[in-house]
Amino acid sequence: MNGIAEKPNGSMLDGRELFVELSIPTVDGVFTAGYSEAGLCSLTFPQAMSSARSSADTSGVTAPVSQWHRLATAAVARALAGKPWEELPPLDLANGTDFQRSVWLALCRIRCGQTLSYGQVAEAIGKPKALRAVGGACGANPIPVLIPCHRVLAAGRKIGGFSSDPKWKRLLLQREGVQLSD
DNA sequence: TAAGTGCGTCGTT
DNA sequence: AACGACGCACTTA
Repeated sequence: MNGIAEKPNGSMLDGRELFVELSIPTVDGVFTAGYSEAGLCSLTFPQAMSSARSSADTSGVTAPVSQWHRLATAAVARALAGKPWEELPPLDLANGTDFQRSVWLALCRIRCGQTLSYGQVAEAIGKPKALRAVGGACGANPIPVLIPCHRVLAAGRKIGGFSSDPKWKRLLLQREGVQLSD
C-alpha cells in the first residue's frame, strides 16, 4: 500500500504537494505513516483488515522522507514499549487550526509516564475555560502515539475518550506504567 | 456510593 | 445553530 495516495483529510493532491504513505510494522500490528514535503503529517493505527504487506519499502521516495521514516519507525517502536524516544522527524501540522496546533504542541511536552487532565491542558495553553474544546483538538490529532494525546485523562484520572479504539489508549498508558482510576 | 441530569464554556463544522 | 475525547453541581436510588 506504499506510494502516492490521497491525504487523510480527503483533499486531493494538487500536483505540487508531496504525500506518501509508508507502513510501520510493529509488535502490535502495521501502522501507516503519511509524509508531506514538510515532514510526518499522519499516523494511523493498524487496520482491522490488515494488509498482507508488511515491509516498509522506502525505495522510490526522496532521501528526507526515508530518513524521516527511519526516525518515525524507531519512535513508534519505543512508544509501544512505553519508553521515551530519542528523536522525531519534523511534524507537518499545517492541516490544523491555530488552536489545534497549540494543543498538539502542549501534548508534545507531556513526558512519558506523565499525564494531564483536559483542564490542565487548557490551562497550559492559556485558555482555562476551553477544556472541552481541548477534547475536540485531541480527537483531531493527526499523529496519535507520537503526539501523545493518550496522556490526557479526564478529571479524577479516569480514562476519558479516544477517537480510535480506546483499547489503544489503555494499552499505551499501561505500557508507560500509568495507573487509571477505572 | 453509583448513576443520571443539567448546564457553562468554546472551538469547529 | 448544533455538537463534542470536559467538569461540576445536584438529584435520585
